[in-house]
Amino acid sequence: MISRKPEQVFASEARRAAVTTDAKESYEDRLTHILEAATQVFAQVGYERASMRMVTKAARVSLAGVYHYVDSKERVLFLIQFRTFNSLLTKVRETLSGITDPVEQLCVMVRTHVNYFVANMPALKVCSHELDSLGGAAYDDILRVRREYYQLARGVLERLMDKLAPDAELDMHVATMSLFGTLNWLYRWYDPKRGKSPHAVARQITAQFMHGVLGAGTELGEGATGTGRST
Amino acid sequence: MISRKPEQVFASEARRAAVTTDAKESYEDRLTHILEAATQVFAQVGYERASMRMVTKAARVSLAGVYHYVDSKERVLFLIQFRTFNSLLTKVRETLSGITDPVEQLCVMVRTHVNYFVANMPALKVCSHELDSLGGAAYDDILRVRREYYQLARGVLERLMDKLAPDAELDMHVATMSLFGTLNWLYRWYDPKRGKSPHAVARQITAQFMHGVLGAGTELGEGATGTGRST
DNA sequence: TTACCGATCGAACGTTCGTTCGATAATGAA
DNA sequence: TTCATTATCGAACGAACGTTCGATCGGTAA
Repeated sequence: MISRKPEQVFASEARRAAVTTDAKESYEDRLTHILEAATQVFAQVGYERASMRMVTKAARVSLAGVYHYVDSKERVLFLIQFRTFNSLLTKVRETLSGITDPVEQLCVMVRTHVNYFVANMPALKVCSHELDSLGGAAYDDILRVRREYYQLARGVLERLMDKLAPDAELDMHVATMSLFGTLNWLYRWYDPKRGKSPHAVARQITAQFMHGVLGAGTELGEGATGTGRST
Repeated sequence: MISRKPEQVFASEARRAAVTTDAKESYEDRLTHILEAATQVFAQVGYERASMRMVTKAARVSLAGVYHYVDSKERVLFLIQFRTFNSLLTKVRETLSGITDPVEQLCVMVRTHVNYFVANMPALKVCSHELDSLGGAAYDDILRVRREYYQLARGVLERLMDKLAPDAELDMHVATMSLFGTLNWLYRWYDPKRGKSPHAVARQITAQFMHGVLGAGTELGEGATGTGRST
């Protein structure tokens, strides 16, 4: 079941783009259109439950027509996740670029993520829920992007702690993953049309996390550690 | 694809248990054995990707033999989730029963959940990851148990805020779901054999969450709710 | 026009799936 | 023992799946 193609990530896209200049737009747009339809289907019923026939109906293209743009169902999922993760990572990096204060960085990072979530809910649901649906080289390619995002968030957190609570003995991995847990679980319960505004949700998540790590850092870091094992 | 049987939850189990007293043990044990094998398979490859043939191989029972104990693949998933959620809910309620201090309640609740997770990782992964794989009446039955767990956690949180930060203007739903996000995301990254001890992880999650809601409650609750973050 | 090439399609192929059927072996009561 | 019930199994069925094939359509360069 696991794919094992060693192809470069952008091989097909680069090859296509080099051929013509007029048909390129049309081809890319058509592929994007199919991927957007697939994103809706994957988000609604899940990747495994979704069939290529459902995708063709959503994209209003014939079954064989879809295979003119992608080799396999797995590649559709790969392209969705690759584009979404890279787009999110780029956008967060952009908004973070001019900011030096770690506190402000954390605020902006969470706010940007929540805003991106609200603007691309189906895509981010597919990214959060289908993390193990890819295998082989495709999984590794996605993992590389995910690791970049992890390092970005962890870096912000570490600078925050260095500045405001340098003596804290907090496990940075646990802290980072608890934030990702909150953010990646959003698709299960947060409906921007029914609940609070994205801004308000981002603000509360940020406030909770910031006071959380700072407060826990001083509690767990100052005195002697009790029963649990630590350094 | 969605099941629509209106049967009572324990119908088959109650019927079986009333027939004999000797064969009941054997029958129940055999069913549990099959469910445990299915739990491993579902956790490893996912519910949709998993086939009944994989389950039969893991349980070392023939294909038709499994259908002597369950009507369908969907019922297997239902039984796994129903038993796991009820077992977790019961255990948390038990450990919480004698405690009145909300701070202590939160500590015990998180610690019990993490301990249960470590002791039943495949089962809790199936519960966290396959929440939408059931449909119809089965989904509603599970949803009822999940709501009980939600209310239990939210009640602890509300009593905590009432006691320590009664003036806070924190959205309780967002706060509760952020905790569930952290807990339900554990299966993605926490490996008790490699990382910190369950006790240490539970302690840090508890500390972060408690300082988070208390700190954010005072920050967001005192002054007028403006646009940016104040204080 | 002609010749070509990418885009699109209906139809089919081989596989795997969940589930069922009929028969056989094991079990316990009489 | 005999008999009825339960447990187990090999084999098969029909449906749905991902994917492929060969033909046709439509636009473009010469």
